[in-house]
Amino acid sequence: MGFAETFKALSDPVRREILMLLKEKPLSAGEIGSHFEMTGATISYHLNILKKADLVTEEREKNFIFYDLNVSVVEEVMLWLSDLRGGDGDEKRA
Amino acid sequence: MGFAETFKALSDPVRREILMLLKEKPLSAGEIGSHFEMTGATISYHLNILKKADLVTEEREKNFIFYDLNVSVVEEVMLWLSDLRGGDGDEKRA
DNA sequence: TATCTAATTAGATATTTTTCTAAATAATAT
DNA sequence: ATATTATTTAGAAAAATATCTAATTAGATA
Repeated sequence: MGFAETFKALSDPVRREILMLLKEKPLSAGEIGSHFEMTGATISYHLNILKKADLVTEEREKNFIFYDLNVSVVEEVMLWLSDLRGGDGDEKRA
Repeated sequence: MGFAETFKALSDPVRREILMLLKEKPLSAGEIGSHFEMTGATISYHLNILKKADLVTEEREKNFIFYDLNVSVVEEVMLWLSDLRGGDGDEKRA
């Protein structure tokens, strides 16, 4: 699945903010866009990058496309960082 | 300290590999460079980005500059991800 | 079917990033 | 003081990224 894509996706502030919005609940592309001073096209571009990185899932409902955070990939990134940091990821009980 | 800089620094594969090398032990700029097919100048550029993101520390010793991983910033990134993921970061015991 | 709304795709541009070569610093050793 | 070694800085070129406007697609509804 590739950490390169995932970290790349996380490296942009707009995309991190989108993820934080999705933390609360799934939102349509339009709802997401309304939080930013950007065109829908640009939001779509960012959503696509998040989707490719598997950080979000999309689901069609009527005329809308709802995006949702994919927690499992977030956890995979945490594991990578945990490995970098060394130890067993549960240092406080070592 | 700024997550933007930190995530940006983590978004490059060369820089992530450098961090993984430093996980083992501090290394000089030259030793780091010898792991890559790049000029020392380019390695220096990457080290500078990691330094600005506070992901590595540097220490002079004789004619060498040794770089070391700064674990605490890695942990801060993990906390950000933990927040994104929701819950208390210790889900398995919830 | 025609039209409306939500969202994406295409193409262009500006900015940022990565990399190089060459020159400059810093510290050590002769 | 000079030369040597390790590393960084400066400046330039190539590649990737983020953004826009305009056009297109997908689905829903009249």
